[in-house]
Amino acid sequence: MSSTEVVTRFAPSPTGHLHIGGARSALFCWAYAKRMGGRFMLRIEDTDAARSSDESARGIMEDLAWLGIEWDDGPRLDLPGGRVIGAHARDIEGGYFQARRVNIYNREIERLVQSGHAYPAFEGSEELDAQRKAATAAKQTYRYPRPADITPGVFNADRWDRAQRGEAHVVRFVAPHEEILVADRVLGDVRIAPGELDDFVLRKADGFPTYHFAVVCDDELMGVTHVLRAQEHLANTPRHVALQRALGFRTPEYGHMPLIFNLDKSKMSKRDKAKAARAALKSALQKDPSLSPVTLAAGMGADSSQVAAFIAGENDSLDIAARAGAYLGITLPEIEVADFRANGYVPSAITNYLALLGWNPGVKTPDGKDLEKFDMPYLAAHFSLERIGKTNSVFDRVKLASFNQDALAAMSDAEFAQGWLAWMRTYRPQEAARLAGDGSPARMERFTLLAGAVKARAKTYADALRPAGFALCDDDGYTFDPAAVKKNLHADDGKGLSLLRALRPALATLEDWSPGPIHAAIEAFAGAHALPNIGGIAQPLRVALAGVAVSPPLGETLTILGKDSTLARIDRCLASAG
RNA sequence: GGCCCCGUCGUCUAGCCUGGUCUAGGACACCACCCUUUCACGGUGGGGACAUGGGUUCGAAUCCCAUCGGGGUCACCA
Repeated sequence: MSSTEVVTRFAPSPTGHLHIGGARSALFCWAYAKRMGGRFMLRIEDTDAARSSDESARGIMEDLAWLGIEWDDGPRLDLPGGRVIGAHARDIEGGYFQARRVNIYNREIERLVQSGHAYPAFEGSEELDAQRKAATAAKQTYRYPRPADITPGVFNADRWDRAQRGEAHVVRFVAPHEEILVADRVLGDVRIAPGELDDFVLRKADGFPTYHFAVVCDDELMGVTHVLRAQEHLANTPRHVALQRALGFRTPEYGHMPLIFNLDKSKMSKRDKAKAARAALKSALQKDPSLSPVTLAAGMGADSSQVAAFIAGENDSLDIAARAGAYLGITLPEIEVADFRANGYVPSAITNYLALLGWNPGVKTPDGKDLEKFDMPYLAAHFSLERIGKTNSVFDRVKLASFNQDALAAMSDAEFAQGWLAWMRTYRPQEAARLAGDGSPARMERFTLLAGAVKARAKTYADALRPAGFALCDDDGYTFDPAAVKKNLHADDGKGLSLLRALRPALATLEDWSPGPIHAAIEAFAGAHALPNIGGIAQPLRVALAGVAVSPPLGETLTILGKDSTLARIDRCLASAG
């Protein structure tokens, strides 16, 4: 590694799935490193022993990999298909999981204590909470009061001995009394006045470092040159700068990115899913008085007392929220990358949209429009700190959906069919089996035709199931929409119905059962019956085949159904509506 | 409340640094029309913003100040 090489890092704490905001941070860090010809690092900040888990760390890495955000340095990840990420990571003492680096932090802590820049403190957290509460009640800003026996720059042997003898303690920083300037690459110079910092904790009673301390040590020891993170960390940065000075470390370049919010300006959080599910549950109960939490729980396959508690707002169980969403047929708001993936978004649309949330290439297309559509290589080649905005932004799912729709539309029919099927096999196995069966060439040919017919009508893979509905039910497994029947079959003295009856033999005798000939046959039929256009027969046919007057073009629809199903459905419709 | 950050269409933004070319451009959404066998796709057009008030200047979305508004942060979470 040369001394000028840029090193950025994304450092999630493994306490859940990868949040969409975290994905944006990772994307910007990745893009900047690539742009500068440097390295992008992934570090796992698992110093909160109670909340961290290895499954979560693995999940976050898989989500990053799925998005195409690959790290040069960090844990090794082996993916199905032989893909490996982090295979050429730099070998760093202690590795990339903070929990396994505790001896390193302890070494640095001791150095700080010996030089009089840190000291053990013995107050319990209840005691401090009480002090904080009292200060808040008195409308005072609480700052930890430095004990009288602490002198900056002087080693306190007394306290160190007590700590060494095993007395419960934390280690606190001797915060400097001076102005601290952070030269932020996004926000410009940010200053905080002397005395704003108090003696914050560096090492917790359980022996793990706090976030502040671990971050400062790791960024130095791992050679991080640029710290790009969300603006919520801005207020922490002076602490980090002060610590770096006390430890004799470099100060990396900082850049704080704007925050991402919901449409209602609230912070995007996984609790939003619980909120949406709860609202849906409540409105279901209100609309249908025969329902109760018990019957709902039964339908959801969940414990009724838990469901009742969930509705009452006593818990925000993600499991119950997911079950409620599935049971009531509503889509919960996507918050985590895994949610978008499950709902059928593609990585290229997500990363493109995310890149535009807080950054802009500032380039016009030849026809004078802002350049908005670009891929990962473009980002890697053009990303710049200067063009990161300062203002917080609202996450607009509707625009993301539009990007996703465009991404799907840009695929060839074969590509779309492949992606759609892969998604379906994971998230909708029943539908996958129904539409593609064993994946034999004959089945795939028909499936690809369906995929092509549905592609322009879908915003996501999940959404593509909607226009494919006619192919997902049995020939007698759908109902005829009364309004559609009335309008297209019964109106005008049953004209639609008699046309449909007359069409049947024409279709039954059609030899070449493929889109072109089928469409030609229907057109010929319309001409022979003096219809102004084929709508007069097309709409009744649609009602017969799908139950509603909406379907993809008829040539495709009939081909996908096959001749036998088509005739069976017409017969059933004639019998039912005639 | 203290400290810090931010303020262009409903939303994401271009323009701001280097005042005039801005009767403020684009995208998503919305509306209308066209295309069309339906639903979509596509095409054309439309409504829609410089938070407010003061300065500076011949001239301010662009520079300065104030006000108002929004956000972040004040843990032995990260």
